[in-house]
Amino acid sequence: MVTIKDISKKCGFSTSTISKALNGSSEIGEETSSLIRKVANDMGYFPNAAARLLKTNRSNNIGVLFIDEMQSGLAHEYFSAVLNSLKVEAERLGYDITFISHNIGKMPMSYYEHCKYRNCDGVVIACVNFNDLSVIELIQSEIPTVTIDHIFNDSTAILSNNLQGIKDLVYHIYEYGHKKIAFIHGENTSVTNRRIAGFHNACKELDIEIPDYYIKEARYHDPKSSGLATRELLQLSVPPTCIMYPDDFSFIGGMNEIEKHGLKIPDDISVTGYDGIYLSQVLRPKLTTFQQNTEALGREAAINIVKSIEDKKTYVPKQIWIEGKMLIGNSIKKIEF
Amino acid sequence: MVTIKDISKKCGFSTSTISKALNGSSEIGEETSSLIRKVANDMGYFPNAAARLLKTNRSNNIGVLFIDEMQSGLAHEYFSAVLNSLKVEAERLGYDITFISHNIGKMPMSYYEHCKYRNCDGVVIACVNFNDLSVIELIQSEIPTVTIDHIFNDSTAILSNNLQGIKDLVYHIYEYGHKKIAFIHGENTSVTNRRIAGFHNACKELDIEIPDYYIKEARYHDPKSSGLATRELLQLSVPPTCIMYPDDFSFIGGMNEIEKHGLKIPDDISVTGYDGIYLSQVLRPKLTTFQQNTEALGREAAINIVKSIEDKKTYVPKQIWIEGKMLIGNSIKKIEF
DNA sequence: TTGTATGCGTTATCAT
DNA sequence: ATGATAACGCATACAA
Repeated sequence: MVTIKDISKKCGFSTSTISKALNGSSEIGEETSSLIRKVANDMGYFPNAAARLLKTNRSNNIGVLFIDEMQSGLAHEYFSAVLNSLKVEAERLGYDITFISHNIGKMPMSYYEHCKYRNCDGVVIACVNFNDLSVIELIQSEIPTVTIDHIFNDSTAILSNNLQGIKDLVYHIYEYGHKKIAFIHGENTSVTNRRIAGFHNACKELDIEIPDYYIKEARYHDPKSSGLATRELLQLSVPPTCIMYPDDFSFIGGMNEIEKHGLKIPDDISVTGYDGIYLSQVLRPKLTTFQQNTEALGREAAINIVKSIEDKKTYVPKQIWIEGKMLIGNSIKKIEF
Repeated sequence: MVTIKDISKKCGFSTSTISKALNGSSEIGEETSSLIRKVANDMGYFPNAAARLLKTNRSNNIGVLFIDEMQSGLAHEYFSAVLNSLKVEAERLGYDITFISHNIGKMPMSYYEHCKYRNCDGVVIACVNFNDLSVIELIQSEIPTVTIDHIFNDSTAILSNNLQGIKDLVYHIYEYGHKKIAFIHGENTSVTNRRIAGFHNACKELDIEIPDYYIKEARYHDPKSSGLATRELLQLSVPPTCIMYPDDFSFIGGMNEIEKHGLKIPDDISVTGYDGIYLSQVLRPKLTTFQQNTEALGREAAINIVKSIEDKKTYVPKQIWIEGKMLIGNSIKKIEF
């Protein structure tokens, strides 16, 4: 391994001069500076992140909390897309990414301890149980945090505009002539709550009455439970003309159930998804859905965690809402009024 | 931050005694040792990975090369499942995971340089263009490497048994009475080559003749190209009775095309996928496919990279084949001989 | 069994 | 503009 010392020997300047030159200090003359840079380059020098960290207390490393309970994490296209965007942007800003977890080896650690152990400059928290005490400890610590899709006091939150997304969908469905709209939503999370609120808001604004039994709970990313809810809806004496699913993937369960009833989408029943994942756009009929802007979510998370690290004194936590967009497919039938 | 020095002050022993006690050295007496551990615990001490690394030259950090060209990486359920398993096992073994890439900040780095910069003890290479010179440089370096689904000299490879997988599928299809079997395969990679070999091997063993025009090339994870290939196959004067797809996801394209022709699966035409992802098991009819053991792939990758790190002297690179298993669905029709 | 001293590679402070 | 020196937190060779 070639160190700053080796360069020092090679070109006669002291290690401190080398260090300064390599870090672009204005103290060093232009000629020496460029000479040193040239030599360093020729020798294949690369700074040792650990040594630098020891002095500067900056690791240029961002921790990512991404807990894969019930495989809905990395396997979930929405989250993996966000993660990917986060990674790309963080790298562009000069930061690496390390996964944070409990239990490294035999040592049980809290998330906070793991972050300290790895000297993470900041942490992005996504796809976890936000009620976990260990998560709360981390958020309340001195380490800068950014959360995705969940609001905490004193922590910046990047939020997909779920309220607007559902409203857009309902308005769109309404424009196609539907008033008997059923809504299958996911399990109880703040995201779900916002979506439910969005649904009711839109219905109220449009002045359409939705009976309680048109609202069903299922689980995200779980076609089975959405299939079950679909069956119940189809068996009603006055079934809905359009069913909204918790997400594109769980719609698959509804699709199977609808087919089993001998019905056809969208002729006999209309449907919508949520997320706008790749799958939704290759199914036929193409799914009408609301696409979350995963690229922006990841990017903003990266930008803001870096900002809060580098401007620690002046940075003020905030909420950043990321808008999505409608993807119009062929899963909704136009009904005459 | 509480350091070894603070503990030293607190309980009167020197820093070296503290260090030894905390690392479980047998030099230190049991009473002092347990006292020190207790104090350390009370004070909330955690070792500083960077400082330790500087002394020991061991980071307990594994680099992961996981390049998301054309979004078939993290968004691809197969790879993300492997990555997740890798992460879980690595953590169990006491290692963290850091993504490796080109270009951290403004600094352009080769993969190798990035690894050195972060002091990675070893690197797992998956889902990359294995012909990339920068990848080859990394493999040939002194850093231990493990590759997934690709064989390099002097590097351990974890390999999903693609040859056997395709053979199992063909045998299964044959048992259901099919002899006119079409095979849509992915783009030219070593994985694809093995699968094609497996296909031809099985056909030869079963003594069935497959015309060249039953073999089509498409792209992995791309329903469109598989849909196109499907169309061509269906337009043949003697179309196949069964179509094998490159992977479960790209089958969606075939499914649409088949439907468009007014055909029904499996009554009019049989199909198989590959991978055994979640999606394949929630579609109706359930897809008959070959499931790769992503859990084992990731786990073995972790186990072996750690072994090659910790037994650097004695470890011998090897190839480890991971078997998968048939998932029997309802996408193949039984044909009378 | 415990303590002292040194150095890992880097940066920061203070001289020169 | 450049250099000497100390310090970051830890582990280890060696001394006691």
